[in-house]
Amino acid sequence: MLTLQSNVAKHIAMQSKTPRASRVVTLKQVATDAGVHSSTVSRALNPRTRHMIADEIVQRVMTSAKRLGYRPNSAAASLRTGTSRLVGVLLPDLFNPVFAPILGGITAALFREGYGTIIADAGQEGVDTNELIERLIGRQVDGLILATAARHDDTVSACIENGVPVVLVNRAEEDGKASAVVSDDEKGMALAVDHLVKLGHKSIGHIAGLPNLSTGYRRRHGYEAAMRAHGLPVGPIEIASAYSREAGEIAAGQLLDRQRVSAIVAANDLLALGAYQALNARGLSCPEDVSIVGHNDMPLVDMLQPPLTTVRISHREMGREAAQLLLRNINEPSGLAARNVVLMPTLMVRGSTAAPKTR
Amino acid sequence: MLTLQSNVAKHIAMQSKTPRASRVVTLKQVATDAGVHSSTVSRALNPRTRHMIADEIVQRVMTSAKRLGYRPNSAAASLRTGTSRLVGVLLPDLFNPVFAPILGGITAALFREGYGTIIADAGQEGVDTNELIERLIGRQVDGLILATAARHDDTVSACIENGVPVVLVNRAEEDGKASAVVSDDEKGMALAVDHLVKLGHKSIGHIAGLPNLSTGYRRRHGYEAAMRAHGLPVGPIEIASAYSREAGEIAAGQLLDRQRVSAIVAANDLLALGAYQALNARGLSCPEDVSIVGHNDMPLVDMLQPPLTTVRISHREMGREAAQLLLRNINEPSGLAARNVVLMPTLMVRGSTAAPKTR
DNA sequence: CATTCCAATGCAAGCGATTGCATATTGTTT
DNA sequence: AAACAATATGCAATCGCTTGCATTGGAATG
Repeated sequence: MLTLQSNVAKHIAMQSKTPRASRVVTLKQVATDAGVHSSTVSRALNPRTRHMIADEIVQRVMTSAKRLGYRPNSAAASLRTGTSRLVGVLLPDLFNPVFAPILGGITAALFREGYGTIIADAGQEGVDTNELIERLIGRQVDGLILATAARHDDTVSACIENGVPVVLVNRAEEDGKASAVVSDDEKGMALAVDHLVKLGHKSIGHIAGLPNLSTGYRRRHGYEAAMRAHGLPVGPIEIASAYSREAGEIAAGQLLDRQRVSAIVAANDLLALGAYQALNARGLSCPEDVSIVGHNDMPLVDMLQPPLTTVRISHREMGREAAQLLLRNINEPSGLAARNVVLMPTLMVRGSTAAPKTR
Repeated sequence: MLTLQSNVAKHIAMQSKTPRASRVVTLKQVATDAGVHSSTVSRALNPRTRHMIADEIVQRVMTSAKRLGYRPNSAAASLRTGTSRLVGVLLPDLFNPVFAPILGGITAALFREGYGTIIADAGQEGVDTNELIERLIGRQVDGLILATAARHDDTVSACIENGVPVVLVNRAEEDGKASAVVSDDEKGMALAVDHLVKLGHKSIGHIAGLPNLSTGYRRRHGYEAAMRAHGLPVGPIEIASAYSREAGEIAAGQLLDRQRVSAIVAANDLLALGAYQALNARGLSCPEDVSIVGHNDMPLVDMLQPPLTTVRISHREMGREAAQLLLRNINEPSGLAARNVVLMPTLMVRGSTAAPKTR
C-alpha cells in the first residue's frame, strides 16, 4: 500500500517571504519612466496599435518596460476588453491515453497564437459537467473545446446559448450545432474490414463502443457498411459498456460464446486488448484462431504479444486542427458556420491479423 | 456546410454591435433586481461575508442571481483582489504517459477548492520554458506546479524571485528552494534490487536516466546503495540519453555487450521496454536469460510479453498532494517553509523477473 | 500666408467586483 | 427615556488596462 511520509528532515531553507505586491510594475510606472502617458505605452506595446506611435518613442517605451520588468496584468486587460485570450478544454477523462496527445496538440496551437489553455476533467467522481462549463465561462474563456460531446448533447447547446464559440474534438455531435474535428470513423472501419477480407476472412465480428458517442455509433456503422459492401453477413456485434479493457473482455467473451468468428474488429484499442484476454481465457490464440483489429493506435500496442493491428488516428493533429478552427471562430466577428473537419486515419498492420485457418 | 457571406450581410452583422454582450449579467443588475445595493449582493454571494447580511436578503439575492443567470466576472474579481484562483502547471512533455495522471490528480484537487488549472507544455519544439513561466505569471496565477524541474533549476529561482508560490512534482530540485512531492526513488530501487536478489540474482545491471533529473540521479543512487547493502558488485551501469524506448534499447545493448548480467533494473518503464527490444535483437529472452524491472507502472505494461515487473508510483496521488501543498502555500500568509513530501512506491511483481538460470 | 489635414500623443471614462468607511436601523443599557 | 452599542446596508474608491475623443504641432494644400 501507499504511505505518505512528511519528511521533516528534508525541509531546509525558509522561503524568504518577498513582499509580493511591491514589485508589481504597472503601465503607469513604465509611462513615468519613459516620460510619456500610459496610453502611449499601451499603444507602443501592442503590436496592433504600435504604428500610431513614433519609432523613437516605441523604442524608449520598450526599453523602460524591459528594464522595469513590466508584465501586463491580463486580468485588467480582460476586464476592459471582454476577452481573456484563454480557451477552456473539457476532457472526458485524463486517464484515457488518447486525450493527452489531443491536449498536447491543442496547447501547442493555442500557445503559438498567444492563447492560454485552461482544462477541466469531467472524469472525476461527483463532478457535474455543466458546473465545469459554468466555471469555465465564468473565467471569461473566449472559447471552448469539448472532447466530451455525446451525439445529442445539451452542454453544447448551453455553450451556444451563452454565445461562447465551441469546437468539438474526437467526438462529434449530430445536431450540427457546433463545428467538430474528428477522424473518419467509417473510413477507419472500412480499412480494417478491407484488410481482413483481403486476408480471407468472411466471418468478422464487431465489439462496438457506446452508441451515444459518435465514435461508437459511427464505427459500428462503418463496420456494417463495409461488411455489406463486401457482401458479407453483418455481425455478430456486441456493445461494450465502456471503453475499457474489462468491458472489452466481457463483450468479446459474449461474442465468442455466441458465434464462431475468425476475426474481431474492435471500436477501440482497449476493447481489443480486452478481446486478447477473452481469447486467452478460452484457450484461443491470436492471430491463429482469431484475428483482432483495434482503433486509435495507443502507445505501446505495438509491443504487445501479438503486436496489435489497429487504425491509427493522429490525435495530436486533431487537437491542433480543433484549436485552429476555434481561433478562427473566435476572430470571425459574426461567427463561422458550423463545419466538420474530418481527418483520414491509416491502418497499422501488425501481428494480430493473419489469414484465417484453412480448416 | 460552408456558407459564404455576402459583403452586405457582413456589413450588417458588424453594425449590430452587441450580439453577445447583451446577455451578460452583472452584480449591479442582480442588485437592482433584488432591490439592494451591489455591495450587498457581493457580500451575500460570498460565503465568507454572507454572515453580515440578513438571511432574508441573502435569500432574495440568491434567487435573483439564479433567475438572471448571474455568473461572476472573475477578471474583475482578480483585478480587484490581486488573486485569480488559477494555478499554472508546467509539464515537460504531455506525450509522456506519466504526466497525464499527475495532471489529473492536480486538476481534481484544485477543482475541489475552486481553483482552475492552466497548463503549459514545455515539450513543444521551439518553446522557451522561461517564456512559458512569464506568460503564466502574467496571467496572475496564484501559484505554479512544475513537473519539469532539473536538479539545479533556475526557473525555480525565477518563480521565487517573482514571489510566486511553487511546488515541484515528480522531479525534485536539490537546492531546497522549493517544496516538492516525489516518489521515494531510492526506496523504489531498493524494492527492485531486493526482489532480484531474493530470486538469486547476483549480477544486476542498471540503465540509468539523465543525471540532471532527480529521478535519474536518485534512482541510480538507490540502485548503487541497494547493491552495496547486499554486498554485490555495483554495475554495469549505462546512462540512457532520454526516457524513451529507443534510448533504452541503445543503452541496454551497450550494457549487454559489455558485460554478462542476469538482470537489469531500468530507471523507467520505457527504458525497460527498450531493453526488451535489445534482448530480442540478441536472441536472448526475458526472463529466462535476463530478468528486467521497470519503474512507474505505466498503463499496459502488464499486458506485454512478458508482463513487466515494475515499481509502481501513484502519479495521481502525487498530483493531488502537490496541489494540496501548493494551496497551503498560497494561503499561508508568510509562506510555508520548503518541504518534501515523499510517497512510497510499491513493487508490482509480474512475469519479467524470475530466478536466474542455474547453469 | 492662411487654411486644412494628418499624425502623434494626452485625457479620462469606464470594464465589474471588492471592501473600508459612513450611515441607518435596530436593540440594549442605565 | 436618553445614550449607546451592535448590526445591517449603502457609498464610493479602487484594481490596471484599453480606447474614443480632444488636443497639439507640423506638413501639405490652395
